[in-house]
Amino acid sequence: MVLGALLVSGDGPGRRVGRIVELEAYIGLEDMASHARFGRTKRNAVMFGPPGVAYVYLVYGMHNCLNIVTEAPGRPAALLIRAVEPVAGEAEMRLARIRRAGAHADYERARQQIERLPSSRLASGPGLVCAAFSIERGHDGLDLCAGNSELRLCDAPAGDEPLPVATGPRIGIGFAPEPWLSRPWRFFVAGNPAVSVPGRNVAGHGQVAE
DNA sequence: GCAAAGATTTGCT
DNA sequence: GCAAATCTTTGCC
Repeated sequence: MVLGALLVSGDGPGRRVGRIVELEAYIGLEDMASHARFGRTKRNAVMFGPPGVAYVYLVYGMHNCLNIVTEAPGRPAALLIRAVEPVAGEAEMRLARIRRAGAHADYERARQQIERLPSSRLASGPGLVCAAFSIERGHDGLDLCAGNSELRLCDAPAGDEPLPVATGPRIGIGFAPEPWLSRPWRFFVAGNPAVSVPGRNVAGHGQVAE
């Protein structure tokens, strides 16, 4: 179970930790919404490799997205991390967001805007997760399960309450034909404020999953 | 070798 | 609610 797991970046004072509260699954060559739909290419090569590895790519020419490879080698599948709820290192996340925004837009304006953000909005979108955790394409292929990785995953602490998991159709894949367009392969913690896409973060239209 | 579109975010009308 | 920003990857000539 990856939903509820912790994403950890760095060590010591600059350590950033977030709980994964929103995910999307992209599974197999036949999933017409997945980057794997064209077969193995230079970009998606790590999706065809061993599980537990990071797949990082650039979308729309400006935003990075983080995925976790999930299936055995030869079967391309990954989970897109769409949103994370900050647990530790909020200040560092804000700095990372400001650094990244400053490179593209007016620095002072971006700084003030990000300073005002509630912590639940620091990583509430696939591009924002990477901005807050300083994830770039150089992290493509990184082993997320190795304890000494710069970026790694940890299981949710034992004893935590079970999360109210809801499902729905994936976001931003309007180019894909049915049935892929409507597959309920988006998983999120119902009602959690860090979930992206305001208005679609409540249970009701989808079923409660495992 | 060139044209088109994309697993997004933000700001303005 | 709509369009811009921005550049890599894919697809076709």
